[in-house]
Formats: sequence, structure tokens, C-alpha cells
Amino acid sequence: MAQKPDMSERRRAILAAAQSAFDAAGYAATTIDEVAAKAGISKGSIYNYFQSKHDLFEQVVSDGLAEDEADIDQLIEGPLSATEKLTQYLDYWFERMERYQRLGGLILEFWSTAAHERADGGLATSFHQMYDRWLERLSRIVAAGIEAGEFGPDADPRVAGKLIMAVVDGITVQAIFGIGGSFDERSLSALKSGMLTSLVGRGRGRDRQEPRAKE
Amino acid sequence: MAQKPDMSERRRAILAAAQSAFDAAGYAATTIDEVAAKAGISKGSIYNYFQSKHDLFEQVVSDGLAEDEADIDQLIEGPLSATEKLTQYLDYWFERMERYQRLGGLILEFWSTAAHERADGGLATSFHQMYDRWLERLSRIVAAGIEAGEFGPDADPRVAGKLIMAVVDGITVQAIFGIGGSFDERSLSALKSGMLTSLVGRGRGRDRQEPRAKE
Amino acid sequence: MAQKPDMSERRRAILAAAQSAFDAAGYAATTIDEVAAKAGISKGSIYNYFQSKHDLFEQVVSDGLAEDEADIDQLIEGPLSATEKLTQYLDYWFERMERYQRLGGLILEFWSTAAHERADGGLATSFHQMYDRWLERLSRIVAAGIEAGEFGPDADPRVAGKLIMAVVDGITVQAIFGIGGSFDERSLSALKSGMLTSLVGRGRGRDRQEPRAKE
Amino acid sequence: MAQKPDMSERRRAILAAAQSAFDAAGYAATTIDEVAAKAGISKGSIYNYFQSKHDLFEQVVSDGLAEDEADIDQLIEGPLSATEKLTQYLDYWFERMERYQRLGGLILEFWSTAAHERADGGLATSFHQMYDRWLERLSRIVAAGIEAGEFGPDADPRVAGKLIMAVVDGITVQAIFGIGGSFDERSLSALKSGMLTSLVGRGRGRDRQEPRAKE
DNA sequence: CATGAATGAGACTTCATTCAT
DNA sequence: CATGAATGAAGTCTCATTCAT
Repeated sequence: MAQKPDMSERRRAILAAAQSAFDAAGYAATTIDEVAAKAGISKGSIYNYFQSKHDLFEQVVSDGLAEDEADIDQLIEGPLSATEKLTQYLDYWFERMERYQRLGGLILEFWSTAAHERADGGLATSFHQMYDRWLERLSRIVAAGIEAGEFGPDADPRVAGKLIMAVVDGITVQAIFGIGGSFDERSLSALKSGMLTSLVGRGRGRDRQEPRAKE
Repeated sequence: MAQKPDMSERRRAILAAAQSAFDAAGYAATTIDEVAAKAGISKGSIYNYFQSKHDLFEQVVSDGLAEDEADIDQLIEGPLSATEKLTQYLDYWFERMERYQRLGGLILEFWSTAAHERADGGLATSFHQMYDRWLERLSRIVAAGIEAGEFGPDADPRVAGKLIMAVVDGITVQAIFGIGGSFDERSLSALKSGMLTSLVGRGRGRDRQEPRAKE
Repeated sequence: MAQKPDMSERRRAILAAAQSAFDAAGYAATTIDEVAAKAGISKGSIYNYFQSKHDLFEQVVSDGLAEDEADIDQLIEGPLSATEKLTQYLDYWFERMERYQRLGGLILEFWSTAAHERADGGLATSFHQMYDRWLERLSRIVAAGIEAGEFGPDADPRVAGKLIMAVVDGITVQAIFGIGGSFDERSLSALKSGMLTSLVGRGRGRDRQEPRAKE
Repeated sequence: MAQKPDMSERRRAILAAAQSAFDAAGYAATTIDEVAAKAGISKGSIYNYFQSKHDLFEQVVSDGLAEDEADIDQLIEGPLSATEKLTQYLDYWFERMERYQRLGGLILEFWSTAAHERADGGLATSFHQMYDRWLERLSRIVAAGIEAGEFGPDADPRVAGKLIMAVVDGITVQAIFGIGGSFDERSLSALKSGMLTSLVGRGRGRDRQEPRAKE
């Protein structure tokens, strides 16, 4: 269940309305009145749950950011090979592309408003930390893959991780901007396999290096 | 020469001031007064050169977008191999990373304001067109590389192009957000070479074709 | 006993909290929430005891105003000389200066809010009546002093009373504003004796008390 | 001339409107809209001349405070006796009682709002300084009177000054509150002469007693 | 009677844009 | 063309008061 039990129905309604409004019109162009109307409550009530428009915005983004980490950790923690894990990872993102389009939009939104004022604020910090955690996950997978002989020994786990994230981020940004045309199933699949077989250490992997006696 | 001759000194001063202001504080937080002050001009005068704040913003971004295409076309049009051309291309971006960080910031800015209101507006259209042109450039290089045997015959030029752009975009976005740590020379180099040797059909191409015999 | 028996514990707690809050932050800057919190009660409950914020404020001031009249009447009703009664009176005020600073603050507060809206309202009226009663007290003492030959026969009892009250009020206001420096014991004493020996009818006083052998 | 030449017509209109509005309804109950309407300009325009409602308020009071010092200094600097100077001083205040009623109202207003928030703010400071200057003026006059033998040698100039100011302040406050009845010419005259002949050291008194041969 | 979430009128303030000079 | 005072719509946030539980 995704809904935190300590969050009132009302609060959730506001968050949902705000997410939708911010996403549709942007932070600046969204008014508290609109959010209130969308949530079916009065304007003043919003301030019983959130300190300010900005606070509301931060919580909308925070909520989105925190939602997937548990899921993907579960996916990754299994006894899969590094290649399979990366495949799972990419599948996870690509399958939720639409969702990340939306969340990514809010993040860009955040950047272009709050981030200017205070680069240290709660959200900026948690955003950076979250990014570092994702990077750490990927690096560990790659490192394990190198260890297991799946990937070439000259690959730098951290650089590979950043590259994978950069591709995912880049594709997401393109989706947000609606550039490059929509991603059909075939394109995504091609991108994915291309990345997997090559990004990490020149993809010689098991073919070239033989048995490795892993199993 | 980058400066259009039909642009008055005044107009240029306003654009420069606006770019600096929008970049530093964001679109919403930038006031016409600030731009005017920075440009050493009166507030009312700005409206002799630009129809509105939004128009001014669009022209700032437009200016930035248009600036590099001629340069890079020249770089690419030479008698180089596809690999060399892609190297040049990536070098061009990475060398100007700081500049694109700034321009990228403005684009995000744009996205989070104008793009919401009218996805068809002048800037959105020209932005999409520009993106398509970049994609076209890359696709042609990859296609030529395949033709020349540099890249594997099974590579999809368009998908490869999108992938390259995605990586560049993703890295730029990460730079804008200040995530993943700063990019030292070595990291950039690794990323670049990794992409070049593999992204496009994985070097020789045959490897991937080979022993399917996995299942 | 100062506590009216028909006042519930709750009501008294609210009044005390309100007095403290209004005094500390002023009427406008004090919120019902703050009063409720200070009184350890819920916001809604306050409206079971007071009709409105303004009503609450009036009752706070009323309580303060009514508190001393019985005491001072007792002081004054004794078989003292007029001079001694005035001394008692002034001592009473000066000894309670700190208290009147606070109450005076609330009265100014009242003036700058309620008094504007309806100069006839309950509090304004009772405030005026109270002032008249004080003035009447002083006038009677002075008149008795003239009768008894303590003060010169040309003194106007009412004018003298107003003058005495004006000095007390003026000193209190100065104390409220924190101007003129703090009042040390010596200053207060000098002020007091100066007023007493002279204010009322230009010092026939010495006649009774003889040469003083001062010079 | 009372109007500072460096103040625009517009600014003066706003100040006048604000003074009238604050005086009539109090600070909190006065809205910027009302001031704007009274001044015959738009709401936004006020913010071209004053930074905030509070700033406007401060300037209204400041203007009032600063207006008389020059005048009264001129009155006092002449070759008059101390007694005559004090008479002039008191006449000056009493003649302008109506004006000080208004200004005093604003000052109480100020006290009950701004003074709570920041006792150090510009206005509070300048108010205290102004008070000290007035006190200094009176002390010097009294001291000169003692020197010249007009007043008894045992009078404390500073205490006498505070006492005089306290009476003036007290009477003004009473006028502001509308308590004690309105001051007719005779009452004021009695108060004034009573103060002058006695407050300051119980003096010699003979001067005033003399024939004067006026009536 | 107690509670506190909900309400909504209303306040201050900002700022893009206009226009008379 | 330049200027900058004037405009006024619009936005965020506060808080006294109500009322269902």
C-alpha cells in the first residue's frame, strides 16, 4: 500500500490536487485557489496542512521521490546476475516513463523556482541524497558484475553508473519536452539492449571471457 | 560573427542583461526593473524592443539556441570519419558544458513557464525543430559510419542518435542540478570514449550478432 | 477578595492568558490561538465564555480598571488630613507604577482599536465614568483641604484634581514609552513632594508646617 | 514654510490622507485602499513612495514629530526670563492642543503596534531622542531660572523638566481620551499659572502676583 | 461544554504594462 | 525613442468565527 497511514484523507486530497495542478500549469502559474478548488476544499484549509505554497510543492515532490526506492531495492536485492539486475532496473524506469515524465516535470519546476533561492533547502538536499543513493545502487551492481566477470575489468563502476543514469535522465527529459518523437516499444527496447550490452565495459561480457566458472 | 547586424546596441544590452538575470534568478523571480537596471536603461524602453517579458525571455533562449549550429555544422562537414565526427561532436558539447548548463537552465525555465501555456508557441516550435535538426545530424553521421563499415550494419541510426543526445542531455541536466559530483577531465573522457566505442552498434558489431545460442 | 465568585476557573484562566498576551504583543498581533494555548484550552472554547476577541479584550481591561477603586477608597476614607490623603493617593499609584504601566498599555491598546470604532461602547463609557470617579475623589479631598485651611482658598478643586491626575497619567505614559529614563526612588520622591507642597493652591502649606528652617 | 521642497505633491497627498485615516480609524483598521482612495490615487502608487504600510505610518508620525522643534527653539532662544520662557512653552503646547491630540493619537497608535515588534526601530529611536531633546530644553530653562534667582535653589532642573512634561503629556492624553471634560480657556489658564508659580521649586511667585495692571 | 478542522473575507504587496511628458 | 510614475489585477497568507462531533 502506497498510502501512508498517518496522512489524513484531506491531506492526501490536497497533495493529489496540487500534484495535478503543478504538473499541468507549473509552480508559478498554479494558484492556491486552483489547488483548493481541485481538492474540493476552501483556500484557507490548505494552510492547515501546509505552511505555504512552497511547502506544499516540496511535499508533492518529496512524496514522488520517495515512492519507488523500496520497490526497486526489492527488485535488485534478488540473486540475479548483474546484467539481469540492470535489465530490471531499466525496465522499471522505462515502464514508468510516463510517471517519471510527470515527476521529472515537477523536479524541473522545483529547480527553476526553489533551487534558485536556497540551494540547501530541505528538498534540494533530499534530492541530492536520493540521486546519490541511486548512483550507489548502480555502481554496486556494476562492480558486482565486474567481480563476476560479466563486465570487462576496466569498467569504472561509478562512471558506468553515471552514464546509465544520464541516459535515463536524458530520455526522461526528452519525454518531458516531447522532443525526439514519442518512444515506441521497439525504440525503447533497442535503446535498452544497446545500453546493456555495451555501456558497461565494452560488453564483451561472458562471450569473450568465457566460463568464469560462475555457476 | 554572432551578432546580427540588424540588432541595435540597446537591444543587445537588454538581451545580455536579461540572460544574466533570468539565469541567476529564474524567470518568475526576475523583474523587468532588474533587467532594465542591469542594462542601464529605463523600464519603459524595454517595451520598445520587446513586446513583453515573455517575448524577451523567448528571444534570450532563441539567441542561445541558434548560436552553435553553424559552428558545429562546419566541424562536421569536413572529410572526417564518422567516429572522428562523433568525437568532435561530443568534444564540442563537453567543452561547452558550462555554457550549456546556463542555457539548459534557461530552457528548463522556459519549459516550466511558457511551455505550459502554449506548447505551440514560437519558442516551443523552434526548440523542437532545433532538436530535430541535431538529431538529423547525428543520424546522418551514424548512417554514414554504417555505410563505411565503421559501425555495425544492424545499428539504427535514429535510435543511436537519440541515445547520444540523451546522454548529452542527461549529463547536462545532472550538471545543472549539481548532482553526481563535478565532472573531472578523466570522468568526461571515460564517458566519451565509452559512448563512442560502444553506443553505436558496439564497435565492430559482429560481437553482438554472434553466438545468440544463449537460450 | 478580588475574584468574583461567579467566574469559573476556565474563564479566569482565559482572562489571565489574554491579559498577558495582549500586554505582550498588542491587540492586533495577539491571536485567539495564542490566548487559547496560553490558557491551556481549545480555541473554540473561548467562544463559550466570550462573545468575540473584542469582548474578551474589553473584559480584560474592565477587570484591571475595577480592581483598585475599593482599595483606594478605603485608604482615603480615613480621618486623615487632606495632605496626608493626597500623599497616600500618590504613594498608591507610584508603588503600583509597574502595574499601571501594564494596564496603561492595555488602555492605549484599547484606545487605538476599540475606541475608534465606537466611542460609546461599553468599555469606553465605563472608562470615562471611572475617570470621573477618580477626579471626583481628588476634588473632594482638595475641597476639604481648602475648607480646613490646609490649602489656599483660591485653589480650584477640580482644576487641582485634573492637574494631579495629569501628572500621574503623564508619568505613567512616560513609563510605558520608556522615555525620560527609569524612575529611581529619589526622583519619584522629589516629584511627589514637589506636587504635594505646591500643586494645590500654591503652598499655603508652609504656614502650617512652619519655617522648615531650610534656608 | 512647513512643506519640505523635496517632497512631491503626490507624496504629500498620501501623507495627508494617511494621517487622516490612521488618526480616524487607527493603524490596524486603516487599509491601504482607504488611504489610496482618500489620496485620490491607485493602491499600487503608494508603494512608489513608501515601502510598506508600516513605513508610511512611521513617516506620518515622523513628520508630525519634527515639525515644531524649530519653532519652539526660536521662541525660547530670545532674551526672556525663565518664567516667560516656560510660559511661552506651555502656551505653545496648549494652543496646539488639538494638533497634539491628533499627533498624540498617532503616537499611541505607534506604541501599540510597532513598538511591540521592535523597540529599536527608526521611529522608536527618534521618538526617544526627541523626548530627550525636549527634556533638555526644559531643564536648561529651569537651570537658568535658578541661576537668575527666579526659582528656588533647591529645585532639580531635570526633575522639574520631567514634571512639566508629565503634566503636558498627561493633559494631552486626557484630551486624546476625551476624559475630564473639554478644556475651557479658564481651566487651561489656571493649570498653566498653577504649574508655573509652583512646580519649579515653589519659587518666588511675587512676579506674577504683582499688579500687572492688566485689567 | 470541549474540540479543532473548516471557512472565507480581506489584507498587504508585487509587478508587467501603459502613457503622458 | 526615452523615461518612470501610475495603474490595478492578481496572489499569498492570516485569522476570527462557526459547527459537527
